[in-house]
Amino acid sequence: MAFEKVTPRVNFPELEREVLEFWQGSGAFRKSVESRPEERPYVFYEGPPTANGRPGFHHVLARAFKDLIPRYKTMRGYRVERKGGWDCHGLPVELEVEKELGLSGKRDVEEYGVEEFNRLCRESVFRYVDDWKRMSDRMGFWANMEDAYWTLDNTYIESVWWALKELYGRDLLYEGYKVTAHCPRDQTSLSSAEVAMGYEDVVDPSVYVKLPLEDEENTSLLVWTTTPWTLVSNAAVAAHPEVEYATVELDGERLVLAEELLQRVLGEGGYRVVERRRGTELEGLRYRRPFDYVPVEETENLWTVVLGDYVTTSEGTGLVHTAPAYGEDDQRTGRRYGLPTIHPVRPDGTFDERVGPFAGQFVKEADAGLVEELRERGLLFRAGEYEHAYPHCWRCGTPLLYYAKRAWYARTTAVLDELLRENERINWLPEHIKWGRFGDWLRNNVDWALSRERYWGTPLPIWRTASGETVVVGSVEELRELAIDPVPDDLHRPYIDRVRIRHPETGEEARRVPEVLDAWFDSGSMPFAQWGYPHRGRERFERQFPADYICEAVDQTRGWFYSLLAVSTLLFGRSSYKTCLVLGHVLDAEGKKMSKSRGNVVDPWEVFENQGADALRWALYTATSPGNPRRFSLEQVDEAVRKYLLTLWNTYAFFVTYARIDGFDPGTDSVPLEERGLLDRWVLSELNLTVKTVTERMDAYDVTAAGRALGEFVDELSNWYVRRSRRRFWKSEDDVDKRAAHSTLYECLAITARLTAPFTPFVAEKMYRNLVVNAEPGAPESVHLADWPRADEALIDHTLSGDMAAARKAVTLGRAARNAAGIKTRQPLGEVVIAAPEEAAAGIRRLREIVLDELNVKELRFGSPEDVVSYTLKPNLKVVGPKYGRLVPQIRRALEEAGPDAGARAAAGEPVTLSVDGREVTLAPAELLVEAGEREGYAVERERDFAVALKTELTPGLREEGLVRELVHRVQNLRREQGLEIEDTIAVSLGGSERVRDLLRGGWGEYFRSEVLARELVLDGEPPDGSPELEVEGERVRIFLRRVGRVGAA
RNA sequence: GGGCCUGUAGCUCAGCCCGGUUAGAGCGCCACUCUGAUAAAGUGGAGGUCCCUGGUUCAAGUCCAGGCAGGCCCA
Repeated sequence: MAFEKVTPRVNFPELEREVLEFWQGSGAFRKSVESRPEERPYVFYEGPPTANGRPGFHHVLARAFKDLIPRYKTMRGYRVERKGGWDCHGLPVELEVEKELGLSGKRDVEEYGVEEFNRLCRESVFRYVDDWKRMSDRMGFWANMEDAYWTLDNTYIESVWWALKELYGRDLLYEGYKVTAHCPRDQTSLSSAEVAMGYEDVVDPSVYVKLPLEDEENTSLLVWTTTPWTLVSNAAVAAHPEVEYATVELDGERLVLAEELLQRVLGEGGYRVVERRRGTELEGLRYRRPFDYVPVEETENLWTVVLGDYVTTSEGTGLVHTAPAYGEDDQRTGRRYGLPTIHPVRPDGTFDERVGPFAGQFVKEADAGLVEELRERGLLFRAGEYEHAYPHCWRCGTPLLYYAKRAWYARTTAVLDELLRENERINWLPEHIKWGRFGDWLRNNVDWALSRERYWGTPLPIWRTASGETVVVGSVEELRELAIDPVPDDLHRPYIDRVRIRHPETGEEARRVPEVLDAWFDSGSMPFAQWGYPHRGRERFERQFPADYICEAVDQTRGWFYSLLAVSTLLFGRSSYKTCLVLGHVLDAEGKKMSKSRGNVVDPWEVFENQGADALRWALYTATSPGNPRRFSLEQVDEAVRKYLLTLWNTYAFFVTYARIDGFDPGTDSVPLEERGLLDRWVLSELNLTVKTVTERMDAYDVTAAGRALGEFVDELSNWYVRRSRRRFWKSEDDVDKRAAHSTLYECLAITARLTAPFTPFVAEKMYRNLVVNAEPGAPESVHLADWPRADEALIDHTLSGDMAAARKAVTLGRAARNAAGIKTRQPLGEVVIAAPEEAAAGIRRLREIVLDELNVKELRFGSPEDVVSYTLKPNLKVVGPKYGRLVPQIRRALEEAGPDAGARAAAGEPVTLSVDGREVTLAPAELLVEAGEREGYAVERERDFAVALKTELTPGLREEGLVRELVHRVQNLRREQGLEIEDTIAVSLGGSERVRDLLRGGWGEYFRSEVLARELVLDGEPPDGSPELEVEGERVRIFLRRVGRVGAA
């Protein structure tokens, strides 16, 4: 057995491609799933993307987080199946195809032909599937894409049909009115996105209308509207429950309106307030409707004051004319109060025959006539003009009408309590989503409008007879039984529209309603529909429901997060997911949203090819918390490479280099723990603490903290453990100490490879296969088949970890002191004095060798702060001057001479007593200025109660040693310049400075030879011409060296 | 207009839940040091009205209220 050679000059993208090949060839993903017991499932649901667009950077972000947790859970021993999925239906798909065909609107589509149109829609959702697969593969996103679900499959549609039939059977599916933005020219509804595309400033009538109260003489509600034509359909007047309303007397009549709007509506003076009432007190007041063209069956609350939170006092009168057919708020209010939907407008925007003189007129053109009629009847208070932004059809420019249409609803409000209860049980990350954005949305829940008057979608399985009887079909089987016409192979429109059925009881012929289903209901049905449940896949559904984990970006709050929760609560009474990790959006380095139009998008492929997927993943996990909006820049990825991946890789390469030289075999050469050194035990303690922290954080889905903890360990391992242990690896004897170092570093790397596997799966795989698969018979072939490490509590030594922290603190301060004193580290010093709290001092004492070596100092002793710091005392002249007058100069002198004790006392805030001019003078702290300074002959650095002082005196002996060490350093540089390998031995010929040659002839020769691996050392001859001449600490030397052999070679 | 989030060094972020020493880290910049695993590492320096205003408190980056700016979702 031998470890494969590892180059420190690693090319991560290339490494990743190799690993990808290995995964492919070995079926690593499949094995990682199947090697875990079926009885221990951990369930992840893939929120299906639509593949009619190329995957972008934000998809990489989502997939990075989607992938991480399943990989981790797999290593924890769970079976994580990860069925992929694709969202195939919906308006965006249709609009894309419309655009390609140059069509505009439903009329165009129907002329073009629904059959061909839908064929193109179907085609388009497969268009970029390969791109998605390639991107997912390349970034190490593991999911079962071969067996993915497609929302357009018949089996999927059939499941959704079953769900709709269930709802219908439980009275949770009904037909009602829905207010939509309607284009009267195209005679079609527009989506909210389309509405947003067409706002224009227009001038509309601004009309204040009096609605006389039935039970209060000569008193009218004053309402305001910019759409007089909707007054024909008035059903109520809405007031805000908390707003204060005034009844005023003006020109002999009484008007009711919001008090704070009196001035704006009525102007200065001329009126008198006679009564004030809260909105709640107005509720139920009856008034006379403005127009009675349309006959209405009277209901309890019709033409009364109703309450609505949405009423504002920012404009109008604070009393809102309410016509449920023509406004969303109105419609909601109407439903709450059981108001009828008065709807005398035809799809082309003209009044129907009921509106007598205005029948056939376009409603907006009827405004003037209607206002005139109000004036004649004395109901008009004032009429003017109003300029505001109003939506127009983005295709034809016609002003849109908000307009009620028949629509199919899921009665989500019936399960509102359950929705709230289930929301409480979901582990939302970040937590504020639960009762913030998502909770608010739930609390304001309205029934879910499910139908869409479109073409490419799951067709509603609803059939209607001429007499209005409804049949909802729950499966293809059932449809076949009822069908009059043959059932098509493709369940989509237009084929399904041709199937007539017979009503199972009356035998009456029925036709399908024309609508298709909101695509959100498709995706919300994936927990069961992905298996074709309940017609098939029952077992799998039961095992894979609910999901333990889902993860999408925050824009899914009202999208998939809601549709998933709503569908499963309606059907099963419970949430279909337990933990939901919500990702923030990706912004560019300037904090602007990444978008194609801004041209600031990052191409993931460039990152994959330049820095690699591991680096990108690491940056995404550790740069900021997943829920935060993320300012992303390529520098973050560079940093991930430099700080994490290369540090880890170089540590790994270092280990393998020496393990190969020494033929270290972890199976046979492992050193028992008792025989390991302090440093070994320390790093093993840190390793196990890290295992604990990372495990804990991962269990809490705190990915960022987990990654950062791991990053810190890798830094400690490389920059403290390996740096401090380097000599142990390259020394020539193969003793227990060396093998202990090998064993320890091996263990750290083998475990780190597992810890980093979910984060950076590629480099983890590469390391693991070389370190573990090569060395441990029976080890699984992939790190992703390995078990997650368990922390070994016995190896955690809190005392030792604390000791090392103290020692490193002392080293930090000592180095700072050296820097401040301008004495380079290579120059040895005689003594370091450390003042530290008891516990830290004890730790440093135990690790004194490390401190001495790091600081390059001969002796270490401990002292109190006064030993290393001196305080200078001065009188505070402002206070002392007036008090002691001419004694001041003597006090000053006495303070200078007072000695360290007095300084220390004063520093501790105690008074100082002096003998001045034969009498005792006691100076209070306020009378003293205490200045801390360095003690003579020491370089001191302090932090709080921790101080380190280096004795700066250089004895001849120390100078000699400094000189020799400098010489060694220079020779090492020469070796490197001459391209020698680490293990090459050399011959050295040195001329010049007699002093240097004397030192090497004496006691320093041996040290010098072993440091630079000199087998021969010639000090008497002159080096050949052209040998470099150097100046070392003021001594001129000429040095010649040549390679003579290799360490270990005979 | 409403809801939610964010605002701390030139940049990316900790710290805020639970108030308490001199507000930290990484990157970048400057100086020095160290180095035969490293694309590194170390020390110091420059760099902070902790978005603003007010309040609570002995004490506020942290709690409360009101603003401002950015982001997202919705109207």
